[in-house]
Amino acid sequence: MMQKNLKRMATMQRMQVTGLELFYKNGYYNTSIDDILKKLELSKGAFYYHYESKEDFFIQIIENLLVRKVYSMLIEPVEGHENTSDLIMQCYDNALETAVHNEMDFGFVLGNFISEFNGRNPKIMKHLNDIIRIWEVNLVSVIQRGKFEGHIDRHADAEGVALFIMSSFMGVRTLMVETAPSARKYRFMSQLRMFLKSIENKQPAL
Amino acid sequence: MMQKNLKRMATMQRMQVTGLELFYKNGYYNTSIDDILKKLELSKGAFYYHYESKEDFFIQIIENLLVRKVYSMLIEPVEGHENTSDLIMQCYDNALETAVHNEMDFGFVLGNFISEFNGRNPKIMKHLNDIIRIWEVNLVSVIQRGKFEGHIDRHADAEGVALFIMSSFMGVRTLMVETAPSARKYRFMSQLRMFLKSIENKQPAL
DNA sequence: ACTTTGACCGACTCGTCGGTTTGTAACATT
DNA sequence: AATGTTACAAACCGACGAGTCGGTCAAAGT
Repeated sequence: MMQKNLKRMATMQRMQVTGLELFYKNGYYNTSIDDILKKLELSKGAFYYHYESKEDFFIQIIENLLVRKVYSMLIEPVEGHENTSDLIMQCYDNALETAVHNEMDFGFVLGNFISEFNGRNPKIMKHLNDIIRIWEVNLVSVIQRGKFEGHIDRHADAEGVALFIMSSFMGVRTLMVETAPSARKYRFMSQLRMFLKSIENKQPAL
Repeated sequence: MMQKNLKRMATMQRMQVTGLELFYKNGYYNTSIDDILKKLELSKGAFYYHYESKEDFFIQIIENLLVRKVYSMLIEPVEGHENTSDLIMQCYDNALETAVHNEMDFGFVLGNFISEFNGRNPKIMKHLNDIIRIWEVNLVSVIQRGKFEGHIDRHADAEGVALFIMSSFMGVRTLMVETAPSARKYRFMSQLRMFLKSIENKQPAL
């Protein structure tokens, strides 16, 4: 019976991975269940055996894949105790590097889905907003810790800085999709470095 | 015959305005021609009398409405000869204010459409990228003029700064769609002000 | 040996959407 | 008055997509 469950989970996982790939590439509404099933050489029956609906399927993708990826790419990497700006820089440098190679970086995936579902599917929007909130809360607390530990200027507005970082990151991804992604990444990172420098503590703790 | 032409253009204009409104709200692929025609109490025949296809229709919307709005909201407002940072701040403050009221601000519209068409419709992507390029070129030249006129630090990287401004603006819109738009606008503008301050000329011209 | 169940197949329904075709009232032209 | 043209309306077509449903079949349970 464990065997059974394993097979079930393996199939569901395959569906979700391929589903996210295609939803990301073509958008949710512009990707049919059949597209996904064709790639996996599975049938409609298989799909509706495991999932209630396309929406249910997508929500499970969010919970199983999106949330975890955001954790591993945007949250955990900034949680060390080194210099806060450095950690943030490294994290987003990394995230944008996958973007340059046209892979899925999940900050961008999030942004795409938000603009696709905004005003159209409140249920899914709720799940997406949850992820954004987690990301934001984490960034804010990292910045506040940076203040405590003396890397960041005590007068910096943690919420504002977090919002600005998230915004610029999500936006630059949109601008990287067609034009000189690598050059834009470099330019962007320079400016981000300058911005972070401007909120660093000028009188470092002893 | 001038009368005729006027009627023709009036109908086409009505279609485009309503079309953009719905395309923005629901996305291009998720808005049917019939949705638009229903709102205008027109029929399919009317639509295909004036336009070759849905794609042709959308491209005309880009050329007639989007381009002009981007000019009037994001380009012309920063072209004065006052302090460059101030002009930029005022311009984006204004653009975000319409966003707070859930109206269309066209930087965001652009970003939405780019993520919807990216990788799916190269023809439309070309038109959208043209607008982005115009916006970018203009911002760069404004910043360079700011250097000439002594408002901006001569060492600032105009392309980088422009990219950073565009990115953060497009990104913050995504983050404003559901959560506390007005508070986020305020926070964002504070950070943008700080960023622009950090590239202002510290030894102003005499 | 048998029954049950988990995993899956594939044909079908029903609605939607882009696009076509045919018709027609109003107006302009000759 | 007869004819053509403009600007639509209405019915229709073919495709595609979500979801359903009866059936299959191997493995597990008994």
